Amino acid sequence: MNMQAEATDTRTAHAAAFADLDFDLLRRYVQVIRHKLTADQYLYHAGQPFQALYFVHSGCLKTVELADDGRDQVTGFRMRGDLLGIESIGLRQHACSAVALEQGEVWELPYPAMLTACRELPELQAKLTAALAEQIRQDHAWMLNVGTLNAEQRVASFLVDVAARYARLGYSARHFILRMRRTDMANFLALKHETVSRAMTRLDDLRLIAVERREVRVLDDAGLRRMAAGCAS
Amino acid sequence: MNMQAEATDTRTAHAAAFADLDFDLLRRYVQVIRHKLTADQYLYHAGQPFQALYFVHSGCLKTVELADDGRDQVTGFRMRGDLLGIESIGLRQHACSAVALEQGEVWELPYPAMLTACRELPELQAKLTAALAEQIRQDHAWMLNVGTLNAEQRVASFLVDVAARYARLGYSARHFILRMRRTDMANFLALKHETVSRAMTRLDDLRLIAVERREVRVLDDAGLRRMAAGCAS
DNA sequence: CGAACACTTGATGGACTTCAACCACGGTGG
DNA sequence: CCACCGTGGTTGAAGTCCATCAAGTGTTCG
Repeated sequence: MNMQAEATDTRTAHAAAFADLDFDLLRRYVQVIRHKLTADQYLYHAGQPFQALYFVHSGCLKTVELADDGRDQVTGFRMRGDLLGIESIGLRQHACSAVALEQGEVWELPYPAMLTACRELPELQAKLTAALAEQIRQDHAWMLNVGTLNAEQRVASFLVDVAARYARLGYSARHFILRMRRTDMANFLALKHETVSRAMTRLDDLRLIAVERREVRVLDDAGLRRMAAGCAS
Repeated sequence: MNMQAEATDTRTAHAAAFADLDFDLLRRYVQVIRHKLTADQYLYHAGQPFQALYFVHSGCLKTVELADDGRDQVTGFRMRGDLLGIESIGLRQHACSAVALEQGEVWELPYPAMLTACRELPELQAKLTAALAEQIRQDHAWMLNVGTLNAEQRVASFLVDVAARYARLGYSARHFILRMRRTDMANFLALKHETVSRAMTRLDDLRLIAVERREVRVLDDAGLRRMAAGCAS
């Protein structure tokens, strides 16, 4: 998938552009507030006043979109270097919820201060805009996957994506621990958890990965990628 | 530029915030170039250099995400007041393609000029940022729908959305002509065109709408909305 | 230790896809 | 003018994949 010089895999090039931000400089304009999170803790609820963005310093969170009739949809997972809350920019209240999957730490960036900082630091403005655009591309890649891939392929694609994100953070792309439950993966991939479970064991049977609950070992990276693309085999 | 108090229905509040832009003012900074489009004409192809955003002045276009293996996914439809190309901000090349569904006119806004204009006009910067965030919310709403609704409900939801967009443009929300083929609707909704066709006739049988090919009359707005939400009945 | 939760696996049914035929419309050219 | 063809849309029948229901295993934590 050339098409795009860098950003080859648009889903991995994601908002992590924010990771290399100069926080010392930023702190001159914005009072950065640290928050520790425990597993299952809400960072913010849909409907709460939108007042800040959040930079993930450690841990993993999920964002959940919910309808008034109770339907819910996991729209993404965020790790170190990712920005949270950007989807609510321009609103008075958060459009979705963010929940920690494990303990971790986020840095709160009050939005009004960010706005003024953006005027002083064109670089910051550019990064924020880039993060927003990147989020759109990530979502579109998701649409493509969910709209065109079957269950096994979606799960394979998800694993390839997770591996790439770990690699980007300096961890192993070959061996990692999933941070989310099967239910969360399933919801994100528009499947049921039983289907995800079966897909995982199938990928295991095919010797593409070795799974044991949340522990994943990538045995055949190329094969997994082939599966993640539309390849029938 | 209100910061939109409403946006209850995030899918309809969309990027049209750009519609009320002061183009006379903008023209001082940006050379706005008009382009006529005919049906099926590409405004830009994925992979082409990204150099401008486009404001839709008339007509309707679809944006299409494509994978190297040939899979493709319609990620949205754009009408008057909508902004095109924002998903490629931060890249050198367009991340997706944009195709006209009928004849129309778009206004090209060269991106470098837009960037400098944004420095001079904070209002413009705010609108661009808001448009990006709104696009994310639209995409997340789509994810929620595709992830949780069955075929009939998705089609109902789509029609409610289209009706709202027409209403916003001053047209009838009760009687309109769809601009896209069944295949495009189906692709967008992650279904097959036969399924969309069947869903449409089912909604017709239920007296929620009256369909004849692309012509749609909304007979029971409340019922259609109920169907579009997760209501079983 | 036991209860709650997460995950796996099996059996069944249903919703959507696939394949196929048919119809309606619009344009073209004989 | 109308036969002809291509495209888009509808409808039917059969097949497939995933959801659902259900049971059972493993793990974690009070």
